[in-house]
Amino acid sequence: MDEQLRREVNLLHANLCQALADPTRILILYALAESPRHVSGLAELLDAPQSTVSRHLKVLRDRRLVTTSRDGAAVHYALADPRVIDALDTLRAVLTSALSQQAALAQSLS
Amino acid sequence: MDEQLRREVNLLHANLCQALADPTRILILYALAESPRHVSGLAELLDAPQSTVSRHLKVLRDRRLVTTSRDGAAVHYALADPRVIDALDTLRAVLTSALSQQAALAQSLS
DNA sequence: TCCGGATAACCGCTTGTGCGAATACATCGC
DNA sequence: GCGATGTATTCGCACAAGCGGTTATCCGGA
Repeated sequence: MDEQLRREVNLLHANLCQALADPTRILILYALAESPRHVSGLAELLDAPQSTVSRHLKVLRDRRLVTTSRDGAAVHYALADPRVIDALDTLRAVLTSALSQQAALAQSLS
Repeated sequence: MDEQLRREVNLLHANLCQALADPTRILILYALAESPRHVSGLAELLDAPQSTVSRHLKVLRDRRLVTTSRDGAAVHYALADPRVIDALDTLRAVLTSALSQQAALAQSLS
């Protein structure tokens, strides 16, 4: 198979898809898309310890999906690229189609 | 946090994002987007045993990302929803931006 | 019956996660 | 400048889940 595409997909996966491979991180991205927040705010929002949130943020940070800026003692997190949300919304649309299709199928069988 | 969004994201993750959490499956999706194929064709393309390919295909099939149809003794696999590729391409665009940004940063530091 | 494909069980391995504890970092009062 | 405090990151550990590969089995259509 095409080595070029292979490398590119590996890059894509390693850099982005893996970051989306955890529901908590997707929630963080949506939360940040709504409005930038501090770590403590996210922790409260997600009802998780700071250490857990911080580690998820590190994953997103390393892949440059979020940007950071100091705000006094706190750290401000914001979405780096809104297109990530676009992509997720596209996937949600796909999911909606698949589910309704599935529902129609189930109905036709009942 | 909003229980509604929480459930929806969990659904999104469980149904789609998890399917994209493996580079082999992404390659399969791109391969099918290019042209529908048989299992044996995919196995050859990916240079992997049939059982491995079949297992990946099961994941994609269960999540309705691919469709199947019999073609004589063989089974024809096709991409169920081209929007998945759209979403992946969007992510590739995000990745490209992030990488060029990173390169520019590295250059400014050297 | 033969072939393409699906499924299952098993193994070894890697990776990711959550959590708590410990550590850095910045600010404030003195 | 120096601790004290609130905030964030990192570390260590135990645990679960996923993947690859092999093997074997079952199923469907030619």
